[in-house]
Amino acid sequence: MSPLQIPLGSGTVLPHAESGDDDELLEKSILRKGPWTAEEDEILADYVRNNGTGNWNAVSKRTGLARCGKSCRLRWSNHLKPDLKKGAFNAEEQRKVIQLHALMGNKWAKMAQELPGRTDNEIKNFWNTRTKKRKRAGLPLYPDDIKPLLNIDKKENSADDSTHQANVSQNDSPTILDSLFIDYKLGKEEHSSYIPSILDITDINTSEQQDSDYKQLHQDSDMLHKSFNLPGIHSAYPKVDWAFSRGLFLASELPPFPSFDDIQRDDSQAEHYESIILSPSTSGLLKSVFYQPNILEDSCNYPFETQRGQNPAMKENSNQKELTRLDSCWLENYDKDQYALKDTLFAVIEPYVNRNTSS
DNA sequence: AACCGACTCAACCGCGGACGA
DNA sequence: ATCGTCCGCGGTTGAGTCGGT
Repeated sequence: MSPLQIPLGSGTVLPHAESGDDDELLEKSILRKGPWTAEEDEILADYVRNNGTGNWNAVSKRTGLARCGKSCRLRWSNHLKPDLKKGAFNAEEQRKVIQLHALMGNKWAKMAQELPGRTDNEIKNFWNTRTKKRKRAGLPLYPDDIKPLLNIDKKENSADDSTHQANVSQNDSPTILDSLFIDYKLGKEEHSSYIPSILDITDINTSEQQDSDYKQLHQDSDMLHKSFNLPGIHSAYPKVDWAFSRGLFLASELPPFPSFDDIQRDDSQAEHYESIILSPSTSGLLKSVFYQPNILEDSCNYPFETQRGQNPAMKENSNQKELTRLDSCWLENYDKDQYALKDTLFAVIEPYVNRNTSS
């Protein structure tokens, strides 16, 4: 333990340890640590009311509050900021956290953006507590209907594997779906929302390249969020996110995608698929995928027939009612749809890709 | 009442990115 | 290009509380 590391207690004071830019300040500044008092809260709140947030290191200089900038920022953002919710997470919030964790891993700050009034710290504490409990009880981290989006097929949803979700995105080799999206080439003339950076991504051989591609995709998806006014939740997964945006766009232009009755699939999943498979966004996405000649060369030779022997891609929008129903269904299953999208694409694309590559 | 372990949650720490000099 | 500072993030700690014995 260094001479500066004094065991902490309520109101412990320590020499200024962070800025080091002001000797005078350092000489006379003795910074408190530990729990905040009501008086300190009032000083900080008053400061923010008058000066706004930011420049936290100035707080102690301007107010005489014996707290470092970091401590002030934390106290403000976790306790004093208006509109913060207090108390236990309700059922809806709990479920949201679980869903978000399945999507993002330990991205507490990002998760907090999706849960108004909740802080990253609260969410982190909730998740860690929950994880402990479920481990102890021998329960899986995620309920059956929530799958971690990344590594669906590779890692088990096991109770003793609490950390892998946060670390998988950088290390895993690309899946067929990843490759599909990375190689996804849109026709410039036909698609007004053509995105050059996606079009140009073809090399996924190095993780460094892939990281850089992801960064670019992320930027693209941010742009699309603005264009399509989609919720920020998608930002965690740029490819799916982008696909959704794209799908939503195309869904307004194209007839609904056919039912997947005749797609090879696990029967136990049938109900799950049935409820989401024809949602407009997925529909549009799949349509856009299937009609890309660069991916599937014989786009005219439509690969699937429906149970009724029709090709609904050729139907007019006569089933507008059904589309509307599916729209509401999709909204209800909004989050589930995101996980299902990847499953769906695997289910649809893989047999077809296999068929083409083996012939 | 006293003890003790489990639990919660506020707060701290170290690190890395952004930015300006 | 380098350095220093600020800020935000995720991981960790530990004081206080609760519940069981």
